[in-house]
Amino acid sequence: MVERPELSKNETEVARVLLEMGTGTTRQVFERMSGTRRIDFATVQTYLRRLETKGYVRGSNQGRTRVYVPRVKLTTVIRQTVSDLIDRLFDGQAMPLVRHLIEDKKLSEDEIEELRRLLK
Amino acid sequence: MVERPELSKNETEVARVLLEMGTGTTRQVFERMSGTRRIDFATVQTYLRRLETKGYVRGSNQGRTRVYVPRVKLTTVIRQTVSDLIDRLFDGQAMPLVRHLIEDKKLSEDEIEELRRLLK
DNA sequence: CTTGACTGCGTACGCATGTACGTGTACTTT
DNA sequence: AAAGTACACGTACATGCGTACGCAGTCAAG
Repeated sequence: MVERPELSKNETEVARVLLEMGTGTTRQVFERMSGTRRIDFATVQTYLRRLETKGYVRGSNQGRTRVYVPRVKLTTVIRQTVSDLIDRLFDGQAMPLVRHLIEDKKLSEDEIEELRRLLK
Repeated sequence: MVERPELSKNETEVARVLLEMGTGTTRQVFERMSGTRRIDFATVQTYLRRLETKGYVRGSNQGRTRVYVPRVKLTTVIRQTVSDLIDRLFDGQAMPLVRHLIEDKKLSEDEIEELRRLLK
């Protein structure tokens, strides 16, 4: 498992978007993101390039269009990000975070129900 | 509720430590932190100064010692940090994170039990 | 008083990050 | 063919961040 530089918050977000798509062009990632946040096309380009430099994705040119494919699993990125947060905020214990989520970010009744089921 | 600049990861950690203590001198925060991580006293000083600049703590001089007291609640810091992560990684949905935590970071049997109780 | 330990505060400094412009080139529409 | 449109890629640049040095002052120990 190669050592990869950490991702910044924005980079993480771009990575997530791409990894969810499985594969995508700069524009596709941009489109997907600009639905939610305000962000410039060129900025997305830069993030994708940086993700490539950091070894998280691989870019290639299909014709004159740049296409990016993941080199890591989304789960991995999530696990790393979440672990980091848990270390800094909860002394490495996952449980306090779960508790926080349940108590603070109120889940819907349905979700609570789903959770109960999950726990069996 | 005043607008405060975001905290970096390290700043967040220092903030958490201080907020848990309720109040503390530079040295106290340093001691507490150097138990876990390797960090320089001067570096902690800088973080506390930055936390003050950003409005998260208030510093005053008791004699020649600088004492810091919180200006925000720990819960607030946690909520903000966690929200940010949820936005970037889970489209703002708390549930997927909870699921991740349960499936990936295996909680102990006791904790699962506690969770079940929590959900009633 | 002198020496050493500790600290506040200013300052530094290189790399990361957020954000984007400009140029050259290829594709599309007149 | 000419003009407009889109994109890759190089480049930029201010600010943030991690990390710490050094000076000047203070307190404790001798």
